[in-house]
Amino acid sequence: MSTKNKILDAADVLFANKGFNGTSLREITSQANVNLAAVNYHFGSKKELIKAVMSRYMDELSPRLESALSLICQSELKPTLHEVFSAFIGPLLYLNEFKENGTSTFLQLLGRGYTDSQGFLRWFLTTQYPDVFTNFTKAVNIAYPELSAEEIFWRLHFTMGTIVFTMSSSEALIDIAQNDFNNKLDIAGVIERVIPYVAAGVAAPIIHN
Amino acid sequence: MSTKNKILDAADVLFANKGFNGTSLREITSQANVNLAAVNYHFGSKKELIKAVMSRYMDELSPRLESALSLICQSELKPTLHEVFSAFIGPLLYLNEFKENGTSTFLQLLGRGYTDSQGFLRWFLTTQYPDVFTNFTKAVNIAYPELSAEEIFWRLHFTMGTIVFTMSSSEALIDIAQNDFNNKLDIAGVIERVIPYVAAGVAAPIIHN
DNA sequence: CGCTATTTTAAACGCATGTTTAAAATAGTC
DNA sequence: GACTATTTTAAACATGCGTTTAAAATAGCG
Repeated sequence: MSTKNKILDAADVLFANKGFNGTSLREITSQANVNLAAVNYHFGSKKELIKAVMSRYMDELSPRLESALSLICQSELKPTLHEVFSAFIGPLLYLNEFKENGTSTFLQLLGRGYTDSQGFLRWFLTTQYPDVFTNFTKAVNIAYPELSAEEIFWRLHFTMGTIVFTMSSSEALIDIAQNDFNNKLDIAGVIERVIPYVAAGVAAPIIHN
Repeated sequence: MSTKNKILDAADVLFANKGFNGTSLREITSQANVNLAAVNYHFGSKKELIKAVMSRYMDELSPRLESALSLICQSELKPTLHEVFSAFIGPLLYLNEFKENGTSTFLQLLGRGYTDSQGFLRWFLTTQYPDVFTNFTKAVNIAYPELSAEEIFWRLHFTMGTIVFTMSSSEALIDIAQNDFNNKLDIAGVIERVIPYVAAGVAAPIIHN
């Protein structure tokens, strides 16, 4: 395996578990059995490495997500919100084929990126992959047209928060749940549980003041 | 104002904006116009300072939250989930009386604590303030008794995620919303919008496989 | 005032970080 | 096989961190 890929593989596990700020280049390179200077040689800087780690996932996810959502938008019959959110399941779980524990690792990274490093990753995602957001908004608008643009905005961000935050601490939560409830669970099980939650949240009736 | 309070005031703003790992003692002490060594003299270590910052809020919030929730639990008629979640509004907004921008700062800190520093803050909160969690679970159980303990567990953590994550980026979101929708909004407005969302999420029908 | 206890201060310590350097090793090509 | 380009390596660099030290300043009190 190439040095570049060894670095990427070591980096995304460590970034997911300990955050971007919380992971040093020395940890990454020693985990990858690679010289410290290799990161700066191959990627230029730590910041560029972070972008590369995220791009590897986004480049797999983004086209699959877009086609799943546009399929829903072009459908004859009006989709339910539950169907809109379920459109995420396939593309997200595909990341597990692409890389071991790819789904949970990616979602953890997403959670890290929103809080770590002053939101520079949010800027990166919204500027590099804007279609994901607009397609998503469009699909929700078809499923629930009574919702104003502003209300969609807020509820989509609530949803992002739920997903991203849950996944960024999913390992700890799965551990607790297995201890307390004797119930085997994996990341797909968590996704199955969170979808009804966010679908109901977005579908909540509008309160007028 | 005492040196100790100057440090606490500077620390919680900086911690909220840049995270615990992302804020150095030198930033805090220079913002507070205080000598660098004062942190270690008055608090012992950076970790103890973090605990002190959180305790200042939790000691105000926790008793108010407990009494609001136990009031709901002891009521004659069965509360709705919306009422359960609304019980948080008063105690949370009270933090604004206690300290300028107290509500959003505290919620941002909460969000930081869940992702920063390997979850030591979650340990701190659950061990130091366990009643908040058990009272909350009890209230939800009364409002929606069909929900199993495990499902309550998951949905409460989804809710925590929604709230905490939204608030940790609330300032950026409020800015965007005001630009895009010409709608004046503050932290109370965000809370008003998120309550129906999480209430509907927790109230979602149970899917049986 | 004079003494003690508390607080503040400037400086340094040891350590970890991201990055750069320049030499060594390897791969690729004619 | 010799020459070049690429990659790897060990070492050092500059910087920032949390913490500690010991002296100076201040406050409290009989």
